Amino acid sequence: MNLAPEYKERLEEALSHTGQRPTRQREHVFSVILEKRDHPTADEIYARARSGMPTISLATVYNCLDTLVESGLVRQVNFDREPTRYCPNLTQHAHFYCKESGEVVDVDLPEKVIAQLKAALPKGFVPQHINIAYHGQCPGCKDD
Amino acid sequence: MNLAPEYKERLEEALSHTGQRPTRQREHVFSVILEKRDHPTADEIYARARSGMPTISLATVYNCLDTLVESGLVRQVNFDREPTRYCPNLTQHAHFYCKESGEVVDVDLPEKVIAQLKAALPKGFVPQHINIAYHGQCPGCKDD
DNA sequence: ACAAATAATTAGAATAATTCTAATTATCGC
DNA sequence: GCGATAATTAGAATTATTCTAATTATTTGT
Repeated sequence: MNLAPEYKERLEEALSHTGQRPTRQREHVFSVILEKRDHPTADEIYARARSGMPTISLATVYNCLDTLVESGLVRQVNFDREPTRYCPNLTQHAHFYCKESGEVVDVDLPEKVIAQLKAALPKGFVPQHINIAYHGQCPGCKDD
Repeated sequence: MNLAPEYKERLEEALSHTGQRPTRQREHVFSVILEKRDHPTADEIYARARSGMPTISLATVYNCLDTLVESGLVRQVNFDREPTRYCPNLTQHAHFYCKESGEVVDVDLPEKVIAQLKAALPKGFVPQHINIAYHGQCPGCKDD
């Protein structure tokens, strides 16, 4: 699995900001996340990463994921008491989690809604990020 | 610690719906959560519960919490990679999590915003619950 | 290009939150 | 009060994640 030059450049750019090195492992983990945008867990990313790089360790996958999150290339997504998932979609968006199939779907939010969410905060609270997670049934599971 | 009759009734009512029994432990854990509405973790609830009921076990605290959540008397609140917290505020509301002080504050949301969040979903998605978590700085930490 | 300095990776141990297990105890319906 | 069923308990087990110390890779200055 190879990282498209466009993303490779973005990765190197982002890492250089914090004095971090672009390594084969970081590139590879980034490419795995970009390849199939299905919100995998660290374990799933580890499994996929190993097919292209059999010697990569789980600790490194965690390290790379932390680095990618810190440098703003990847977002963490959490659902109640479940392992953390990772998402390369950087636009402000929400997630729908289907309790039956376990599927996770990106939900785009109108700017207006985000503005109103920020406006709902009492004075003095400064939000850096808003996490929005819908829990329910997706179209495929609705009629069971 | 004693549960106000009003809440005791609500608990018994809610449990009876699913054929579950009102026990001393369930009452006690519920009262602990109602007493100080600061979004405690299971461990914190365990510590507080033991002061009034020294023999209660951590497993029971977890069991009671699960029961209370299932019967709709308490909500689970989760922040990235942090232990689950519990909240007796049943109105649809959001949470603000301060990264510096660790404080968690309830944020009331206008009906309109919630309606718009539901409207933002693609066709066929049925939400049972929407989890909204702000991450940032609270007024006390803003100027550090 | 080479050596020294620094950062990243690795395997495996450690930790923290939560869940499970099997035995005991409490509660409910009669 | 008695039997049936559900809940509690202590401790072991599990799961996701983080830590540790040794090895390896990358960068920087020459």
